[in-house]
Amino acid sequence: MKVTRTQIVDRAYDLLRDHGLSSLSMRRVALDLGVQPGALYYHVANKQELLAVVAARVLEDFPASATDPRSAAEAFRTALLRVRDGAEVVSFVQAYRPEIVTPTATLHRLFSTRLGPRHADWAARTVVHYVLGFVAEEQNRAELVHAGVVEEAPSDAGKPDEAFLFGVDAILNGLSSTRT
Amino acid sequence: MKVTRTQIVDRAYDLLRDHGLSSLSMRRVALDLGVQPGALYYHVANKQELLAVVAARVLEDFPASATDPRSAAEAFRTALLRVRDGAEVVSFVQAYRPEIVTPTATLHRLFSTRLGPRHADWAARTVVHYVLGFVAEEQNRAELVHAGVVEEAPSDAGKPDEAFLFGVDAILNGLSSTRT
DNA sequence: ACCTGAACACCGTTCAAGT
DNA sequence: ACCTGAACACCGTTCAAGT
Repeated sequence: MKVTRTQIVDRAYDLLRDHGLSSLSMRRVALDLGVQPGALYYHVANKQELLAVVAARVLEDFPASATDPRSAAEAFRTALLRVRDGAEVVSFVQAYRPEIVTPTATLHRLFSTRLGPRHADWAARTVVHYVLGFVAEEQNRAELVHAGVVEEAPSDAGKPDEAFLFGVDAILNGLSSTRT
Repeated sequence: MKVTRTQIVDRAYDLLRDHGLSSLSMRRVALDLGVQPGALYYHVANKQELLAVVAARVLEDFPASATDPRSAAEAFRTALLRVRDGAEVVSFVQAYRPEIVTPTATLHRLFSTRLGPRHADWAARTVVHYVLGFVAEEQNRAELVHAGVVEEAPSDAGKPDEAFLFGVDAILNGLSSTRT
């Protein structure tokens, strides 16, 4: 049985998107591809590296062409929500391989028109931290609801979009009154 | 060999604080207490519940007496940094048992003087998400550095405190120009 | 009431040996 | 070059049986 790196990444991505991080194991990927677990390590260094390239794929449909921070933040969240546990995976990869989290670079570019490179960096990371924190909470909650360990709170049923944008607008508002 | 719930929580907390989340296993706790793994389940429902009470202990030295959001955010971060992977654990527990994340309530109270309950809630959660996102990244990075899988970036050696406060101030700045 | 022993169903990773 | 077989060192959780 022959396997390619692409097949491994594809299968890992599909497992994550459809069944979440707890279902994404090396052994499960190997099983689905009809191969022994050890075979994967000829194409991929370890699980961390696999997660990094899966995270890159999650962020692939984030439009680098965003013209303003607000819509960049929205697009970032949308990309994360397309995949189960998307925020958690990207969050981990951010520490492991920061350059993979492309929204940071996009936001940095957008803030650079108004702020110096140092402040633009901090500003971009502020937005990224907020988005990852917000989406991580809503996805973690969704996983727990799905597992039946916690029931949907009435406040959740409310308007997550509205709450999300409230925070984004507050941050961008505060940043716009910052000078360099 | 007799074990109490308190001993279990104490040992779990110490393992997390000193060796991080990857070292905090039910089997390790049981081994350290000289008991079989199954014995723990007489005192604790499962690992999730154990993590929840450990998270509560992490937040114990967060002063509920904070008088302004800025120092509350700082105290929140300080409490998280005292324990390895503190942000990750609290992040998970936030979805599982939100009421355990006491800084949210404290911030809510502080914002309530200026904002209505709905906006005060969103404002508190914006700050909480930012703090958790920020600290999660710095702690994840620290774990990877400690494991030797990634080397310290020069930007990290910079001023995390300054970057942190930049974001906090931007958020609070933006929130203060919000009316209800 | 509380614990042991033992199992069930999993993990990530390595590596000699095969083709 | 690439994979198998098999192991190593782990996980969380359950549960009959013992005391």
